[in-house]
Formats: sequence, C-alpha cells, structure tokens
Amino acid sequence: MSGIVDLAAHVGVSPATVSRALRGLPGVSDNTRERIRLAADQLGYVASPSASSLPTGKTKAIGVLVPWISRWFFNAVVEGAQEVVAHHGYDLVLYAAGTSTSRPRTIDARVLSKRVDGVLALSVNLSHSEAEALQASRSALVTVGPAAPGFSSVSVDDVRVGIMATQHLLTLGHRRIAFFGGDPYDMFGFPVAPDRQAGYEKALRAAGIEPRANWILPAEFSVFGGESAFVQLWQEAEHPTAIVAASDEIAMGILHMARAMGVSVPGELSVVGVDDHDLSYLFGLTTVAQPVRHQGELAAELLLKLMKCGPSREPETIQVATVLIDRATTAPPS
Amino acid sequence: MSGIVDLAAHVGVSPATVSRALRGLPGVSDNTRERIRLAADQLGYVASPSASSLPTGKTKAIGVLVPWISRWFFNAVVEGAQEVVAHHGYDLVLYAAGTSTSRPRTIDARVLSKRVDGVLALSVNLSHSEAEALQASRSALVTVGPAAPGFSSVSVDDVRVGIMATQHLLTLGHRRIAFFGGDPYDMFGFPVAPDRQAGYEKALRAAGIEPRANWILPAEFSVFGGESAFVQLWQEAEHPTAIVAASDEIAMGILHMARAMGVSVPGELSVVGVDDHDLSYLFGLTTVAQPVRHQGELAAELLLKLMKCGPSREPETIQVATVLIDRATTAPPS
DNA sequence: CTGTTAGCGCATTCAT
DNA sequence: ATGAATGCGCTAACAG
Repeated sequence: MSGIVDLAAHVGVSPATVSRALRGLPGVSDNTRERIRLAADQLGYVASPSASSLPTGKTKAIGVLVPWISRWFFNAVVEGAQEVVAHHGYDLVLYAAGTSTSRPRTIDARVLSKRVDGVLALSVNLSHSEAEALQASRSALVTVGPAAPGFSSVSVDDVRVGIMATQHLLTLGHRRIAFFGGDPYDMFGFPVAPDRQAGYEKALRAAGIEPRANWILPAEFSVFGGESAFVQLWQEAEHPTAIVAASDEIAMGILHMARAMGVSVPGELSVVGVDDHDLSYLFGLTTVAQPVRHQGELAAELLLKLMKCGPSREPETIQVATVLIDRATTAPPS
Repeated sequence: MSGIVDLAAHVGVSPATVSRALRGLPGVSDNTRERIRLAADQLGYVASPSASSLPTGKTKAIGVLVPWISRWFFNAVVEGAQEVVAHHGYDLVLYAAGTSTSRPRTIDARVLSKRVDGVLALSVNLSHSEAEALQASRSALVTVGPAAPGFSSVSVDDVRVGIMATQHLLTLGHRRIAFFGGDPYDMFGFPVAPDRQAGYEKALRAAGIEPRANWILPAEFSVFGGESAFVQLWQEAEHPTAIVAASDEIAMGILHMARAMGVSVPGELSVVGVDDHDLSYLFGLTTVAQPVRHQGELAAELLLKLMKCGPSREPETIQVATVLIDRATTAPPS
C-alpha cells in the first residue's frame, strides 16, 4: 500500500534517496541508509516490481520453458535452477511449453521478453520462428538438453550416453541388444533420443554387430512408453538378451512388463536406463547417470552471466559428465 | 520494443483506442479494432505486463508456494493448477518456501502481493506473522492441503485417510499395525501427518486395539524416511504384521528395506501408502489414492474466483474424495 | 551526499 | 466511437 513517497516523507528525505538507499547504491550516508531501512520494514514497504521494471527494463524474473510440469527430469532441473536464481533475487516463472506435437499454448517470445529478463528452455524444441523471435527479442536464453543453434546450452553428450549404455552390455557379453527411445509422435526437433540411438548403433557397429531395425523401437519418455514397446518387442520372433532404454522411466516400464510376462531380469534380459531417476535405485536399475539438478544450476548460472554481460559473441556450450551406475538389472547373457 | 504509441501512430488512432481495442473492451468499432489487431501482430506489439500492471494493479500472475520443487505430489498439484491459470491468461511464479525448519528463503507477503494477484500455498505452514501479513495484504490465497485458518482450501480429509488405510488392514485381520509418518524435524504446523496418524489411532481404538507408542515412528516424507523408520522399527523386540505409511514414498522405502532385510511383503508384512504416486503401481503398492492433479485444478479455480469476486466473507473449504486402491502389498496376516 | 525533474508504457477518467 | 490529459510507483540524469 505505502509507496516510496510515503516512506520518503516519513523519513524526511526524497524518494530518490530512498530508492538509492534500499538498493544499496552508493551515494547515501550510512546513517541515512540505516534510518531508511528501518522505516522501510517498519512500514512494511517494499518496492513494486512492476513499477521499478518500467524505468529499468528489468523484471527480476526468469522464465522456464518445460515440456511437462510433472516429469521427474524437468523438476529436478528446475529445482537446481530455482535455487540459483532465487539466491540472486530472481523469481521463476513457469511455462508449460508442451512438445512440438502437443503444444497447449504457443510460447510467444514477445510476451516472454516483456515478462522476464532471461529464459531457460528445457528440452523444448523451439520452432524456427520461435527461435528467431527469441533471438530478435535479444533476451538471454540458455537451453538444457538439445542445444538450439546460436544459443548457449548445458547438456550431456547424448551420443556418448548411448555408447556407454550399450558398451556396458557389450562388455558383459551381450550381442543381441535392443533400443527403446524416441517419442513416435515427436520425432522432429527433440534430438536426445536420436542421439542416444546413434550412440547405441555406433557402439554396436564398433563391436561388429549390425543394428536390427525391428529391435529399435520408438517409445514415449514414460513408464507407459517402456511397457508398450516391450510388449511389442516380445512379439517378435527373436528376442534380444538386453535392452538399452533412453530413459529410466522407459526402463521401469520394461522392468514392470517383463515381470508381468514372466521374463526374468537380469536372468533372461538385461536392462539399462538413462538419468538415474530418484527412484531408480529402488528397482536396482543399472543406468547411465547424469547430474540433473546440477545441470539446472549450471544453466541458471550461465543465464545469469549472459544477462549481466550481454550475449557473448560465441554461445557457450557446457557438457556435463555422465557415469554408468552398475546395479542389478544387468548381467552376462545366459 | 515498439510501444503502444508507435502502434497507435502506425494505425492512425490514439493510444487509448489501441488499449481498448486490444483488450476487447467495448467502444471501438469492429473495423478499427480489426485494423489495430492486424497492425499489432504485424509489428509484434504486445502490451508490457509491468506497464499495464501499474495503472491496473493487476499482474496477471499467480504465485505458488511449495515446500520442495522436486517432489511428485507438489508437481502434480502445480501441473493441475498451471493448466487452469494458463487457460485464463495467468502466469505461474514458483516459490520454494521450504518447511518450517528448513526455509531457504522467508516468503515475504509484501513482495508477494506486489508480484502476483493471488497465491496458492501447497502444504506450506505459514508462520502466524506470515499468515497475518498475507491476510493484511488482502491478496487472494488458497491452500492445498492443511487449511490455514481464515483461508480457503482444497484438501482431503486426512483423518479419514488414516482411517481408510488402517481399516483396510484391520479388515484383512491385522491387529498389530504400525504407523510411519510425520517429519521429526517438522512437527509443528504441518498437520497432514498428525491427522493421518489420528485416523490410524482412531481406527485402531474402534477395533479395540490400543496404539503402541513404539510402533508409531516419525518419518520424513521420502523414500529415505521410510527406509530409516523401517530399520528402526525392526529393531524392536516385537514386529507388527502391517504398516500404514503416511505417503507412498515412505511406503516405497519400507518396501525396499524390507526386501533388503529379507522380510517378505505381503507374506510377513503388509504395507499401505497414501497418494497413489505415479509410480506406485509399479510396486504393486496398496494405497489410499487422492486426486492430486485435480486438487491443483480446483485450487486454481477457487483462487481465480476469489480474485474476481473479492474474498468472500466465509472462506470456502473443498474436500475431495479418496479411495483405497487394493494392490499387492497387503494380505491377511500369516 | 541529497533533492528536483522527467519520463518508463500503459490504462483511465473526461471530453468531444 | 475516439482523443487528450493525468497518474500508476519508481528510477535516472542532472543539479546543488
């Protein structure tokens, strides 16, 4: 309710001085500043973000674009990011962007750039026009996951992820390995699954094995996706001895359906996932772990830097390391 | 970049007309309105939220207070809420409030009320002063979960939840039933666990069984909480034949540790959780399900209504129904 | 070190 | 149906 002028009047100084004092700007005597601070929280004064964003052009908020709100991976990233930005006095505005196929609300770069000072795009495949608009609005943008051309990003090496998972199985002695991943309804612009698949194929070929098309199944990034794909796979005449799942959730679906269908893991079938989901250890799931929360933190820090220093000429690309966690869903083939 | 005056000039009308036209207000000829709309998205004009919030006092954003970003329950609620508010043109600002004991950042009602038009508080125990401040700032507030006195809320009947879970076990023939729940470090102000416990005790007594203090263990709302509590419980001289867990995550922890310790479920031990977590069916977990996403939707709708009609005299309290889902972790005692 | 002046971009009376 | 004037609450450039 009380504005800056009331406070100023109350203390007996000008609004300008109050503004400077409260924001820690130089040019205010320690004495005056203290008096103002005191009166401020005594009167419960706090500057209106809308009002200050007008002259400054800064909103002190950063936007986060996520395909789905309620998916473990994205939440973990958001959690990491939120911690960092909050620490710097920024608020987080959450936008559900949807995927390229099911997009609840088209993200408008213009409104976005008015509301926030920077945006974090998580595995969201911006359309070409959106990317351009974002680019043009010259608002800072960093992606987590697939890098958009021209933008800074934080990610893992997905090809390598595919290689690591497959290599582990190969080392165990498997020769008949399937791959689950890639949303059939979202084949375009969501390169994480294709890259992991590429790594899988690469590792296979390096071992002198030719990938079999009927053992490479599309699967939505969810438990259900893994279940469906497994059922389909098991209808094939020949069964593999191992499966690389593009995510832990897919792997969980495999595990669940395998048990239901009487396929023993890792006896008859080995399974390796990707992510190290919070609950994966409960399943004893072997997985290629990636530091999810940390990626959120890094992305937030990178974004904050970009916002401060202006977009550097060269977009920065950070890759974080992954590590295979060998648990109980993988074993030598019988 | 381009402001309302540029657009107005471009079209050859006054800024006032542009403002009215774009917001669908009456008093603009259809012809003029269409011309303005056309020019608007041709020039990529969109009103600055900060600027318009100044005269109107509305920010078109609603704030969500969550104890933890990355916990299934809260995300599911947020997902429901986001869908509803986005549909009404509102943005969602996410605040990690922490619990009463570990609060990363104290939520300032004053800054909150400047940034958002209303707030959704999820299981967050506002301190008395915070509640007062929120009250005073006269910003709309609805809670999900424990109702704060004087505020509208959406929740389940937690006492009944406790009764349902316990009753199920009782009906199965169990007489020796333990209860896990309630963060030991957050005993104050987070009434969901106590209420569920109360229901547990009530059901027990109704069956002529006196609750045993050493079978009621505090447990953080997480897998780890369930694991720790189970280890502790099993050190007791006497073991129960069943456990009521205050959440599915706690139950998962029990399941995991039981298996590790060679306790068969449901052979030697029955377990029932609460929530129906997305992954619970993978464990065959018997649970008292609550419509989590729906609560988010209801809360958002209630909040929107409050914001439109002004805080009604009587705070509205919505309770949603719960249902026991009987899966595979419960059986008659052996 | 502090006060004055002038906008920031829009919504809103009140005229016309 | 439209335009002109005024103000929202704050910051910034310039005085003093």
